[in-house]
Amino acid sequence: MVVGVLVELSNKNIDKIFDYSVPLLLTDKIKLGIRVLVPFGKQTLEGFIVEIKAETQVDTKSIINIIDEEHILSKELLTLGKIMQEKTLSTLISCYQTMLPKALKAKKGTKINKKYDTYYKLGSITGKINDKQEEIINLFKEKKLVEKKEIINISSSSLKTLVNRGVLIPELKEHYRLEYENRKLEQSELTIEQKRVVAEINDTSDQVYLLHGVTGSGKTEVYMELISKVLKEGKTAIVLVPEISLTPQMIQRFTKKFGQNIAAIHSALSEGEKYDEWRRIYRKEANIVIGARSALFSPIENLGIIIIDEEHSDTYKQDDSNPRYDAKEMAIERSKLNPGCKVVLGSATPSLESFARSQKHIYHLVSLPNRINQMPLPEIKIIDMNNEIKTSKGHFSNELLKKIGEKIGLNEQIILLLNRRGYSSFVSCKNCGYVAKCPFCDITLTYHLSTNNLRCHYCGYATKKIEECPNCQENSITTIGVGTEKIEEELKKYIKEARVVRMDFDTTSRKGAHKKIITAFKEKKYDILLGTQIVAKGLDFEDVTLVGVINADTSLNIPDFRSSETTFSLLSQVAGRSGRSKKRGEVIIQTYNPNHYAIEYVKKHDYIGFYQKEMLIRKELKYSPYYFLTYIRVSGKDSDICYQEALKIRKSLEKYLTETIILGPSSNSIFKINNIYRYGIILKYKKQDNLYYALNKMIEAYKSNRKVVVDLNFNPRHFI
DNA sequence: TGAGGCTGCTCG
DNA sequence: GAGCAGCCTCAA
Repeated sequence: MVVGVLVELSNKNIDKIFDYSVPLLLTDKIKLGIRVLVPFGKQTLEGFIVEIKAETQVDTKSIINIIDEEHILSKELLTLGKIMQEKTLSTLISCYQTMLPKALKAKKGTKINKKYDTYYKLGSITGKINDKQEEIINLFKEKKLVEKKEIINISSSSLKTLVNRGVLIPELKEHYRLEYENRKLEQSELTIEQKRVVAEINDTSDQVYLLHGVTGSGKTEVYMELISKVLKEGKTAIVLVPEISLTPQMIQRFTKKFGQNIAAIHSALSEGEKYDEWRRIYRKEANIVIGARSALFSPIENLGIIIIDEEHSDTYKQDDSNPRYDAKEMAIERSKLNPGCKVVLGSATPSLESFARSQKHIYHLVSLPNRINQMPLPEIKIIDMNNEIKTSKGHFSNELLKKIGEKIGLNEQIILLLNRRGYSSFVSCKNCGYVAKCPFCDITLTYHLSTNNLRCHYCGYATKKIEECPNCQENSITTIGVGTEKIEEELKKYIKEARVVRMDFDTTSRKGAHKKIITAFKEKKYDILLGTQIVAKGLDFEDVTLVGVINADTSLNIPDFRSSETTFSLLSQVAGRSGRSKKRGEVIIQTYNPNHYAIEYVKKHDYIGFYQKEMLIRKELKYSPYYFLTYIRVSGKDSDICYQEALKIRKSLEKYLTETIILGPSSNSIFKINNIYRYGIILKYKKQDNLYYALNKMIEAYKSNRKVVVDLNFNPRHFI
């Protein structure tokens, strides 16, 4: 017997299958998808069995041992990994590794263990039994297994004696770190619109559906209804949500409906907790998985439906490391491996790509155009900050401040969004224009009030706040831009009675902090929830009747062809937090660009209008969805060598890719990070033969280059 | 002439 | 990733 093994080293040079013979003793235990220990050169490595065959052409060594008794990668996931490899041109082993929790990966996972509780069962009662021992034995009258914790007032030595005599037999039972509340299940009645949508999806047999539902239209109920049906057929479900909206609220709603059948996987869990959740799914103790991007690869079988909520979110694309896969694309691939499995993409503001596909009937479009309870969408008021410069207080227009005061008086709540993407407060010299940057990353340093220092958001570098300009030696350093801390300070100054809670990266990075803030706000311990993008998605508070956007413009100004789309989407989403229950909501958006089309369409709640306008621009500028984009990144320690190699790549690609527009090489938006320089080449094409052939050749040519690293990103969300 | 560094290549 | 062979360079 010979097995093909993929060793756990993500390196293009060894990304192939190595054949090993199997010692006779182990032949019974060999299965596809288990891990084994193998000799590799002078090293001993972990690897996955991906092939089992009778013979091979090469001289083999023998595998040392097996690591798993049962497969940790099912046949389905082995196939899916291969598809991911073909689509991303990353290493096959890296594809498999992204599918597994860290606990199951070589090296990184060695410290993460299962947790056990000790239980005892009754053996044979022999010899003398004293009073204390009698007491213990009595515990077994009602049940067969007694947990060690339940045996109190007994010294551990007498317990030991009983075990030694065979009266008690210890038994280890695994326990999961996470517990779900055991609550009464609740049923909710669907509205007529929701029923219509559910029926349309259930009664047709398309593969991919796009559910376009305005904020507050009850998409989650639709998801749950679709899942109910799938569960009744004995099948399972995966629900993907953007990390940010994986709020405790969402999990609560699912547990209310489905009890403890759900497993949740997200970044707030420790590696141990993720491992436990993974095993619960593996053991079929959960039939619904809710999680961020990577939850798509849960070891769940017999999938009936995959739901991708907030499908426009860029968190579904892994842009920063290999494999740079698209979870939406992979979801569709996974559904193909499960007969009858549907994919439902849901959003109030679908990505242009998805909506365009629905217009071409590649995806089946279903719509929820109205809010539940017949609540109208909130009224949106745009405030032109150009007219407010003289009269505004800090970053607040008088109108916004007045409204906030009114709402607090009515005991209603407010969400304030600080649109900070791409910017934050930084220090600059008024005299010469000097801006403090990270010496390692070429990124503007951000000023933090609480610690009075300047920090790099990429590498963590921190330095004391400077007063004197290092460039011109003038004492004219000032803080520019605005952070949540600054806004909080202003709020306290202008509305003294306001109880403000901040929600941003700094206040939510500690474990459980996110949940705490949301719960406290829900219990009305605060009037104002102030935060960055994190407050825009998925939150549902009854008493929020005012949403204020401090600065709509920052995301409009970032150098990205999707900046209008992300702005439209962000503003629509955050506006949707207002007036979701019984009271009509209001929204105030402050901006210096009141006539920008993205903002005008937000005001009108007009997604279709925005879509049509933006599509014209994309067509004109030859961007997605009209053209496919691929980003090639060349990085290394020597800026000059990187540029020269990038030029070479461009020249050699020009020969093959005759129908492709090639841009660059140009310096990456993050030109330098941790002393590594980056150049980028952008490919634009509608249809290109030999694309994969040419790019594969390029990857091959650079796979053992020690000077530069070449990375490939198909359909990137960000050029990084 | 030998040390040290860089590159290309292999590992089953 | 680790290790090794082959080749180059540099200084004595």
